[in-house]
Amino acid sequence: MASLQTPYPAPARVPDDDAPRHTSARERIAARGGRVTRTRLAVLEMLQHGTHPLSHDEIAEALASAGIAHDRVTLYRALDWLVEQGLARRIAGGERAWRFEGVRDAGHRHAHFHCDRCGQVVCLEGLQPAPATALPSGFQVERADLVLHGQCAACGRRDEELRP
Amino acid sequence: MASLQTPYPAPARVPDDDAPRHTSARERIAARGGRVTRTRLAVLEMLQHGTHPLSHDEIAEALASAGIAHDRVTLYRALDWLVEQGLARRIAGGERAWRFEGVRDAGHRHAHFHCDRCGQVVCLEGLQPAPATALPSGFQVERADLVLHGQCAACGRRDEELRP
DNA sequence: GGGCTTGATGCAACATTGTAGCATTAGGCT
DNA sequence: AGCCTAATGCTACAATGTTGCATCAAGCCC
Ligand SMILES: [Mn+2]
Ligand SMILES: [Mn+2]
Ligand SMILES: [Zn+2]
Ligand SMILES: [Zn+2]
Repeated sequence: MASLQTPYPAPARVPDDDAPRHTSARERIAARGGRVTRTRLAVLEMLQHGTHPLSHDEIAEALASAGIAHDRVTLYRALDWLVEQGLARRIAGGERAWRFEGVRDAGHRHAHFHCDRCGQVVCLEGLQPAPATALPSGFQVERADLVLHGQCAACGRRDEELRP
Repeated sequence: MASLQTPYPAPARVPDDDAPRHTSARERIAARGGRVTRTRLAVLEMLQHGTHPLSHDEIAEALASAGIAHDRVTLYRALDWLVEQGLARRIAGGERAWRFEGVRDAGHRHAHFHCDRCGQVVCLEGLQPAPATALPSGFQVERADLVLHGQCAACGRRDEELRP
């Protein structure tokens, strides 16, 4: 499956009230009235420290590598719960599988880039999804999902190396 | 399954060179060197006349209603072929299933609105997906998919009727 | 620390969406 | 009308996610 590296470094982030740097995954889970289980804990820590959205499959693989026993269904349910609680966000990359990223600032939204070559999804922190202008009357917009598709920098470099 | 009505009328469209109004589905298929089969023909006609993107399932249902015998797999392949040929476009509505719409103008792109209540996807002809500004170097953007999520006008009205 | 309660897990079975292989059919051409 | 082969129909399979239910263990009270 896909590796867990990100092809470009994420920019520095400003800590916010919702999730100050020193609030541990354990505390954030407990604060929502959820039980701190090994799967939830490991997944939330992974998402908090991750720089790009991860698929269920990638997370499962990482858990396995870390020697954390887990069940497919439990992982689905843990991810659902994290999203419900606002601790994670679900991203549709244009494939059939969802991807998940940790939520630092509940108010902060950003666009994503999906590489159609390698399947990586990277966060475009600087790019806000367009606001809901010129919408037919009666429509209420909850959120905007903007996904750019194309070729990532890593795939571009790989191309150049192959034909110099 | 979902009905085939659209909750708001599509604006008038200007015919273009790629697909002048008088070019029949039959002619467009043949022009690409494809064989004109009943499934391709019916699907392309449906997409050309439709005002919002349809899922495989909705198309299958419409074919069945029209008494056009078809196979699940054949329909998948017909849709793939139409997309390859530039006659249809695939839209990720944020669910697991793709949706398809006819392509009138190959150059024209627009955003979509996905109603999280009823699942309908409607075209926002006036809203262009944001261009690729402020992208990390080395990234090449092919296209932008912008999907607004929220509640459509029909669902809003239904709400008001229930609690007046 | 020991027991209770119930939220969370693990497992099996199922649903949906889409693909692959391959024999058969039928579209278009002569 | 007959031929060639693109397209179909069928079966089997893969990937992703969901549901039901018995069992386990996290957190709480003592
Ligand atoms: Mn992101
Ligand atoms: Mn559209
Ligand atoms: Zn790439
Ligand atoms: Zn709706």
